[in-house]
Amino acid sequence: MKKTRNTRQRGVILGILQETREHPTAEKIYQNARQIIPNISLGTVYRNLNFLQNQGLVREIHSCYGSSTRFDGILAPHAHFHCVRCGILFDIALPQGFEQFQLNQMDMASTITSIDLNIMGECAKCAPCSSFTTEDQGSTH
Amino acid sequence: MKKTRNTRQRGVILGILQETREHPTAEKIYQNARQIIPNISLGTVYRNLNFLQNQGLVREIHSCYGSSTRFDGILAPHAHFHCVRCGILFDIALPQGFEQFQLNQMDMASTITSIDLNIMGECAKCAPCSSFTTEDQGSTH
DNA sequence: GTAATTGCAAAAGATTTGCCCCATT
DNA sequence: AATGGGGCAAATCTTTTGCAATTAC
Repeated sequence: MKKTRNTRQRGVILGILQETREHPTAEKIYQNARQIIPNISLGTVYRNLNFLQNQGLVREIHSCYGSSTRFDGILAPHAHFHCVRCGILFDIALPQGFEQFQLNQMDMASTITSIDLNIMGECAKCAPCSSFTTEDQGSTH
Repeated sequence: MKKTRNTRQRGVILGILQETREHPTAEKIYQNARQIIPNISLGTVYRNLNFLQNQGLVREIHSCYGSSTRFDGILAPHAHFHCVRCGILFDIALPQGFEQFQLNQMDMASTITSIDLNIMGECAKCAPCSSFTTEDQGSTH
């Protein structure tokens, strides 16, 4: 196997993901990284996100809300809540007895790489005003 | 609100999704639909998938494997297993006590629209040969 | 010095949209 | 007849990739 190098770009990208709980998109990570390495390129961000994912240091979060993949650098197991109105995405605890569930799936799979649990709904902030904005999810906060 | 029409295209697309458990992509649905309506367009498929999703008749499934969204026309609650090698995607039962978990989340959200539980791993077919294909997920079956 | 990694720009996919015509109601 | 929806093609958006230059080891 080929050896990897510790580039500044890679370190900065991983750092950004480990220090936030905002689950940024590649574009957002790029914007943050540019404040530290002004001429970093978006391609480098994507390449490193894929690399870090293969190393198991980072994981992808997919959602019906928004068309970009979001990333998570917090490795402790947890689930995600997605607000279908404002798009906010935050961490929630896994349900109790989840390890048991994982065990039960072992007859269908020999290896479980990861478990993604995503709850979609309206967050506490968006719920009260939801009856007024029927057409578009045009809420901002 | 504006009234909707029952077009042949819409019916065929919904029918395809309700009769399969293969969770096809938009492209795949398009191919299937063309066997019934030869000149249906891909744009129409996408437009109707969005429409049917808004109606709650269909839902999206996202995965780290593959770059296209896949769709599910089976409304009964269930989870999904994704094979990280061959990309196969199949239904699995939700863990016991999941309703309880849902209730526990109600303080973070006033409404839960949907729950997506995705298990990633190697399926029974792919597991034995996994040690031979290390670089690329080039398995087919 | 060597090869992994970067920046840049072009390419590749996936999905959406504008426009005009057709078909459902 | 009115207008929602379809077909087609162009546009948009996200992500990947080729290549020459750079940099970590």
